[in-house]
Amino acid sequence: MLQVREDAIVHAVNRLLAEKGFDAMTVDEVAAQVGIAKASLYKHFPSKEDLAAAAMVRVMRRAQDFISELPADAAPVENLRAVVRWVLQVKLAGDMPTLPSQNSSLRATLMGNPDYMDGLMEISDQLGGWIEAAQARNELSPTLPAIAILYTFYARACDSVVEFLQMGGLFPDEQIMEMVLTTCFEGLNAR
Amino acid sequence: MLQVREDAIVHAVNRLLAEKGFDAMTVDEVAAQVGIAKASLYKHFPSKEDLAAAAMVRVMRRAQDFISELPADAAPVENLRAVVRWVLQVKLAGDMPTLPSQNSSLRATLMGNPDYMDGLMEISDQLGGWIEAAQARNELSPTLPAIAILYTFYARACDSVVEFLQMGGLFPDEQIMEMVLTTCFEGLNAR
DNA sequence: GTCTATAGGTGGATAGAC
DNA sequence: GTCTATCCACCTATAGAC
Repeated sequence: MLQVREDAIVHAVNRLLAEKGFDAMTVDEVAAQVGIAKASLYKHFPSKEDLAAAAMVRVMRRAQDFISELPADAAPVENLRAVVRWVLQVKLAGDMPTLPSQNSSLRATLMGNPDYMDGLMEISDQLGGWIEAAQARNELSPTLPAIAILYTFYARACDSVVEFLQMGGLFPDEQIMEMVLTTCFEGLNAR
Repeated sequence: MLQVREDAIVHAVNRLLAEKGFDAMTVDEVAAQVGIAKASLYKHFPSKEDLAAAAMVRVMRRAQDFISELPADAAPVENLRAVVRWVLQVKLAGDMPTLPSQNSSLRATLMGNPDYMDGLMEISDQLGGWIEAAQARNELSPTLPAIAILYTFYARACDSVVEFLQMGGLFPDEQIMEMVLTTCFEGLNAR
């Protein structure tokens, strides 16, 4: 019962973070969307920052669920492509929460949240392993530091090119995904 | 005299937008940084949105200045690389103002600002010409729509991977620039 | 745990004197 | 055009009854 309610809250936060970002999101909106009073929200989560953290934990769990179902025997680079594809799909569907990386109180809350930190670490370890394996097999560029490749993947979750292309309205979501995915792995140069 | 003061204002706005973003920037801060009263600011610019627009016009002018000095006889792709390099340099120096693309009142102000719209159009035409020329010479992938390539360049101005790598503190700015530039044009795959 | 009501603070914008 | 002083709306968070 409590779990169901908190899920509803975090779901609403996720949607609002994806739609308007952390600063523009208000706690009143969250409460209204869930259909409870604002004061009730604060019984579940102590601050707006903690609401955001819960949304990030939620999306990371979904990512972990997706990752855990990928074939262990596939080429590492193919699994990495699948993860980036999943990220883009979530973003294109308007379900990817984004946070301002400059906000210090928000950063402090995230850093102090074990669920967030552990999830981030686990995902980074999993992807990092695939990255190094792919580099060893010469499927990903061995000259780039693995951490730079990892960050490049993470940055796809907030890549403005997706919004630009969606706002332009010239391409369907499926094609946007393919273009960004291609650009990410193959680059803009001709082959 | 008025021009000098307004330059100082826009310069301060540019710095604050680069540092903390539109939502976190306050008009009080801008006034304090310039050293004038907030009410005086509003004699020069009618709203916070117009302040942001002026900062965007400023950075676009600087981009146009840079573009206009590029060799007309160089390979188009080389000029494009130089532009992306310039963008990354500005961003790495902490001088690239960024705006939330979801904010509707801000978008309306930008759309209604002829200086902004004209500058954006001019830059897009210039880069678009190079992109199509590069594709015709098979220097850039001919299968990608030119507009998608253009947006991919624009998105480098707010690519989070730069912040991630800078926060990590593992690489000097020069190396970050080369990694992002390489990833952008060559992709993550091994060659 | 849910509500109503409100505290406490901040930020964009303006009034009006000089 | 610059200032001081202020308005007013909104936002995070909390008090306190039920």
